[in-house]
Amino acid sequence: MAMGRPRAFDADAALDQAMEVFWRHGYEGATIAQLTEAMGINPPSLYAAFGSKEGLLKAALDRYSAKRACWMEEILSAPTAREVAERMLMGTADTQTDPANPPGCLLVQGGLACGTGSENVPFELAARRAETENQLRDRFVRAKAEGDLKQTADPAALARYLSAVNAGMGVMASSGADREALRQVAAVSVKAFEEQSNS
Amino acid sequence: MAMGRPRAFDADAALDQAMEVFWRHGYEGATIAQLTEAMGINPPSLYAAFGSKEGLLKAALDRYSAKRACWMEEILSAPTAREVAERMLMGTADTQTDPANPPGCLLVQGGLACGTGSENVPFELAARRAETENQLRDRFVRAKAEGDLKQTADPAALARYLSAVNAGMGVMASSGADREALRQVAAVSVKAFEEQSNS
DNA sequence: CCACATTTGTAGTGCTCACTACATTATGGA
DNA sequence: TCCATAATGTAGTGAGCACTACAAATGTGG
Repeated sequence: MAMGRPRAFDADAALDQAMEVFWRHGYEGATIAQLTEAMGINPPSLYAAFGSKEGLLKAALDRYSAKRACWMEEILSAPTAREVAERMLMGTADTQTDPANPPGCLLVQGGLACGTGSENVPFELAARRAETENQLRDRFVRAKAEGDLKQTADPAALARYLSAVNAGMGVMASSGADREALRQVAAVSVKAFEEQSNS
Repeated sequence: MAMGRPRAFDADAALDQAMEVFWRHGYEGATIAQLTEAMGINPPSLYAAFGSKEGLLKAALDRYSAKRACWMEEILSAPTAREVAERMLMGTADTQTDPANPPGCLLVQGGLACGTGSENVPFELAARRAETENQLRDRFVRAKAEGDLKQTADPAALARYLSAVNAGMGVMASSGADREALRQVAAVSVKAFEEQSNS
């Protein structure tokens, strides 16, 4: 049977461009015109490949998550809970102020509150944030079992805390905080972990 | 001379309703139709009183800030820096999950990233957040002078930290975190202050 | 009671939005 | 070579957006 005309653009490269537009303007602030221009394609190609604006966002988020996965692996491989926290927050300070990306975090800026009809966008972003939090919690459960965290420590609470600080840094970065300011926040945050660690 | 027909609605009550719509849907997600319906007025009344959608947001933010002012006064009157932090974050945990309001924080949900033409909305919100941060910083400068904080403590960094955690809690609350979860975050966060406190 | 100033409700305005119809072009298989 | 299939570029589509023209309504000062 026939195979049809082949796609003339690289879907991953196009998704990277779309990701940046969503990152900079949020889901609702990003227009199809801006997206197609950044992706270098026309609307029909976008809809053929991704179905809808929301479908495009999900595809961009999948790619964002995939890119982040190896980064998280390295963080979680740190020997102690304290070091996991430090790598995580210091890494966040760097990436959220990296001029190669828009400032802040896509999972926060993308849209915390949306208009009627886009209610699942905040949901979708929250689910991705929760994924990171769960990874952290599992890591801290292990840290507690290994005696790295005190027996009184609550791994879920610590993961939530780290996740909250991470999101908070995203808010700060989105409003122009520089790398040094974010590193200060990270440094103070990590102190809360020393209280929960053995030695 | 003549004074014209008097306004038939209470501007402050209308602003409270508008505040809630912006809070729940964000600036861009809120439509004039939703706003006018919630405020119980028609578009011409809205534009006569507030000039534009952005003008309405600013007026709502002014009212939000005014309401928050006395709350902040009480927080800042706490005897120690540690207690300032605790009151602040515990209070945030409560208000951001108060069923009387939409979940989260208006200054965060309102819009971190906006579309072309609304660039100053994120700016405006950031300015209001910075106000709180400055109040905290001033309070911590005093705490340091009073010997309540260690001489090695950085008041600006601590204020930034508290501001970041506050924003992070807003992100969590917006995605459905319950009061207990936020209180856990607050409790962990406060531990970072004990490191910086004398005795 | 009357001119005047301002608000109100009705009913739109132009514009931009996400999305698509359609003819064309480019491939693989028979 | 010719058909089936699918992507592309052009040029829109209806819907919903922020905002407003206009006339009726409602108050004040003289």
